[in-house]
Order: sequence, then structure tokens, then C-alpha cells
Amino acid sequence: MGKLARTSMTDQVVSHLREAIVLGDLPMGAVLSEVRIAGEMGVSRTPVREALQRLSVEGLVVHNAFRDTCVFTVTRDELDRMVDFREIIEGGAIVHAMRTNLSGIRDAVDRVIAGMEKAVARRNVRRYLSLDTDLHAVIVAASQNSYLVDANKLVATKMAALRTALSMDIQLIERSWNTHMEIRDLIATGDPDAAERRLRRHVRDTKSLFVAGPGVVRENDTISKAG
Amino acid sequence: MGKLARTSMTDQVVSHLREAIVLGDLPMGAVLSEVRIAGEMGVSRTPVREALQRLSVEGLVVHNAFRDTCVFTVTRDELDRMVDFREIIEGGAIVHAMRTNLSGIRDAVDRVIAGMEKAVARRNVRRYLSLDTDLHAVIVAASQNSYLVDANKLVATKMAALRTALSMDIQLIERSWNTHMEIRDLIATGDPDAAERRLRRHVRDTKSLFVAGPGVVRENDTISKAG
DNA sequence: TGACTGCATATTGTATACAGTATATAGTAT
DNA sequence: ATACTATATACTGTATACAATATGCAGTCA
Repeated sequence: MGKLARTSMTDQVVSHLREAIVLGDLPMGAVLSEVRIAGEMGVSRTPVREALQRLSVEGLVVHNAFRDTCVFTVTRDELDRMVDFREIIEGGAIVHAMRTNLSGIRDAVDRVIAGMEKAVARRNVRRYLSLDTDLHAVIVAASQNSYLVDANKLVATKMAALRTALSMDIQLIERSWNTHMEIRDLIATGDPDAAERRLRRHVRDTKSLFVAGPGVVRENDTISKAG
Repeated sequence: MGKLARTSMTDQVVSHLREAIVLGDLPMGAVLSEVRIAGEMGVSRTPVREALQRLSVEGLVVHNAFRDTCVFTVTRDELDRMVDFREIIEGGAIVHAMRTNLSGIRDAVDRVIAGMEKAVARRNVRRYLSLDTDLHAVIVAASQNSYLVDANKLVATKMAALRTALSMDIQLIERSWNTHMEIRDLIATGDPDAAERRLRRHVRDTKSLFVAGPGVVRENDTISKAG
């Protein structure tokens, strides 16, 4: 039988913290006290420290040596670089996926799109944003390249946290929904270059939402949730 | 005054292990005992564990939960994915760098190329291989995008270790040297697309060295140093 | 001979104790 | 009032001790 996957406390702390950051329970820039987290989770400092080490390499928390460790923050410049990076990663992934795994990416994207359709119909913004994260993730996953998947994680979790902080209104969702359907259709068409161009433009366009969109402000050159 | 950057034991262990892996002192697949490393470096297990956590996220070591942690290994399939990934990352980086930082990438590449010229003249293979790693690193760094730099690290250190294990002969070095000069010239020309195409082809071509080259064998579907 | 059981050993996972450092606050001198 | 100093406090960094688990080997039985 398959060996039952026992999970270490460190793994649980990693999952817990990552989720808390994505959901906004731990806001960007928040100081992460080891003893506090350990107390809240009922474990010692050791697994908490190890979890923070991992999340630090992942870029989700910033480790200030001998001082403290905080949840990541995003400046405007860094948002620009994140978008440039996403264009390269997602663009490269969609081309590779369509060339080597066309049916795979088509089916995976179709499933997410179907879920989005329901979310739009029900005006479920929260659900839609979650599926937005999923859509970009499955495109990268369809490349079947673990390095692309890992590289994507360097920004994907941050983007998910930013989306949560954003809480786009339903109007923006519907515009986004149209774009997503366009991309879906281009994937179905089977033209990798056209799909890449559209996806890259889509990624570029969403940047403006985070710079000036509702629910998000620019303060001290740092993007954070509005009060 | 600038605050002197005190370095933690964990940082030192990370550097030490990374270097040992790149230099081949810790061969691929080697089991990394925490107590052993701690004893050798004269520290306790704690910083060793934290170092291994970080290197694990980086992909340089593989952590088998509740069992052990080993130096990474590379299968043929994974080498293919590494090359695909490098094409995307380095290709994206060189285009971005040439569009936004042309003089920067030109100067940086010129410096490395100058060092390579000396290494070739002196038949210093070891030095050349180190500069080969540097060349690709400076191209990515010239993009001035920290995400691309971090993503590149997911494969760059592994590639460096593979190069060390390879120990190419001087003939292959000279062919590589010609290619590198071509890329340098295309950068000087200022045509990003041409430079990207040449760089991607170069990355693709080097794959064959690791699959069939001297000093490296394929055993158990895993690439490792020949006995 | 072969497979299985049980113990010994080595290893990882976790908790705790201790040491060192940074930050804030109160106090003092100018 | 302001700038500086010293102390107190809270935090991180490290070492060590303990618990739990996996691996290898010896021994046993069919």
C-alpha cells in the first residue's frame, strides 16, 4: 500500500502561513513574531523558524537578519517587474504547453473557465478571483515543466494575495471574463503565438488594476490594502 | 556608517554546502547527514537544518521527510526540462535587458568574454567553465529583474555542478568560445530578437554535452560523474 | 534456502534553554 | 527643549536534550 504521508509540523506551519497571507489575514508588511505564531499554533519556535526560512526563499516573507521577518510588500517598481516576469513565464509556458500538450491545456483551461462562468453568473467575486489565480496556474502547469511551475510560484502567491486585497468590483470582473474567454478560444484554435501574444497583453493590462484600482492605494511607494 | 553585515551560521552553512555541491565535493545524490555536517563545520544541528530547508526550496537538495536529505540528481527528462526552462528565462532576460539596459548588458558580457579569452589562451578549462556560468548569470542579471534572477537560480547552480562534473576538454571549450563570441557580437549589434534566437539555440545545443559528453555517463536514468 | 520477526542503531522532528542583539523608554546633562 | 546615554525588554540565533521514526542486521522458523 502507499505509505501514508505523515506531515511535519513545519509543513503545517508553512501551509497555514501561506494561506493566511493569501487570504489577507496576515496583511502585507505585518511583522511575524516567532513566539506569537508558535503560541497561536500550539507548537514550539523550531518548526515556525523552519517554515519562515522556506517562505523566505519563496519570497513570501522578508527576513531581516537579527531583527524580524515580515510579510512581503510590493512597491510600484516591483509590480512592474512582476508583470514583466509573468509575461515571460506564462508566455513561455503557454507556447510550450500548446506545442507538447495541446489537449491537456485545452481541457484544463476549459474546466477553470466553466467554473468562472458560474461565478460570474452568481456574481461571486471572491470565487472568481480564486479561479483567476487557478487559470494562470493551470496554464503554467500544462507545460509539464516543474521549473516553470516553481518559478511561477515566486510571483503567483503574491499575486493571489494582491487579488484578495483588491476585491475587484463586478464590472472589472466581467471585462476580465471576456479576456479570459478570448484566451480560451485562442488556445482551442491551436495557434501558440497568437495565444501567447494575447496572454501577455492580458497580464500587462491587469497591472493597472493594482496600481489605481478600488480597494488598493499607493502609499509610501508601497501597495497595500486600503483602510 | 553602513551597518556591518554580521552573518549567521545558517548563512555560512548555506554558502558552504552550495559551494561544495558546485565544486563536486558533495557529489550528486550524496546523503547529507545533519550531525555529520554539523560536526565538520563545528556548529550545532540547528543552523544545518535551517540551511537544508533553504537549499531544499532552491532545489539543490532533496528532502525525504523523516528519512534523509540528499544532493539533487538529474534525470534525462529533467535535463530536457531544465534546457526548456533556461531557453525561456535567458531568452526573456536578454530581450528585456537589451531593450532597457543595452549598455549594461554589453559591458557586463564584454567583461566576462574578456576573462574567457584569457582562460582559453591559457587552456584553463576550470576557469573557463566558471566564466561560462558567469556569462549566463550576467545576462539574466542585466535584465535588472530580481524575479528572473531568482528563477534562474533554480537551474543555474545545478548547471554549474553539472559543468564541474563534465570537465569538458579543450576542443569543446573552443567551440563554445566561438558561440559565446557570436552572442556577444549580436548583443553589440543591438538586435534583441536575433540575440535571443542565438542564445536559445546555444542553450539547446549544450544539452548534448551533458547527455553524451566525456566524463559524464547515463546510469540508472540519472546523470552523474563517471567513475 | 528463504522469508519473517524483533532488536539495536542512527537519523530526523520537536521542544526547551541560553546567549546575543536591536529597539524603546526613561533619565540626565547641556 | 534637545540631544545623548543607560537600562530594560523583546526578539532572533544557537545549542542541547528528548521523542519518534526508519533502516540494517541478527536470529528464528518454515
